[in-house]
Amino acid sequence: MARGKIAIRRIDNSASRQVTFSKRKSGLVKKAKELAILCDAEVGITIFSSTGRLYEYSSTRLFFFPFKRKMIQFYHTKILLD
Amino acid sequence: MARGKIAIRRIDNSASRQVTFSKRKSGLVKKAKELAILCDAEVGITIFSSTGRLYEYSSTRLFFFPFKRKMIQFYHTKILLD
DNA sequence: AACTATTTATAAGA
DNA sequence: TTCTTATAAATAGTT
Repeated sequence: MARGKIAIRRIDNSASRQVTFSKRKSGLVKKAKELAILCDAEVGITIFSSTGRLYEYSSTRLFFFPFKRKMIQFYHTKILLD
Repeated sequence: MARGKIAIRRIDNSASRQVTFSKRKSGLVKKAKELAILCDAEVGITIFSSTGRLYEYSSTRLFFFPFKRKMIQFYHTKILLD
């Protein structure tokens, strides 16, 4: 986007990848909030970082709550199967 | 964004709301794909439109599959409780 | 479905 | 990590 165009592929440098993750995660959630308000929709976002940490956003607080435990289980099961 | 700034609040006009929903949903999913690739993360998005239609995106095909039925049930249960 | 004038997001740098 | 800013990208209104 700025100060130069980047290719959309995995960022090799770990520190850069972490910074970009933080910035773009914020941007994604902001867009989700706007979509929910503007269009009267319910929007949920679930992110597993490359370190396995779970981040969630939901335009309603309850949206993912009932599924969170199972999602985490599923994520780890899939990792084991990879 | 363009041709004028908008306030982030519900778009009253139904046709405009639908057009904006379509455009911004595409934009959100594009951003999610980029985040997943750039940062080696897993990203899932779940959207219920104002008409109750479910849209999903996941950077892995399996991500939401096990939860989809329950999410839909939960959504409708919540509507009934509103 | 396109176009394009603007706003917004963000890559790199500090 | 937080701020800046030049530039790429998204998009509101229009056609």
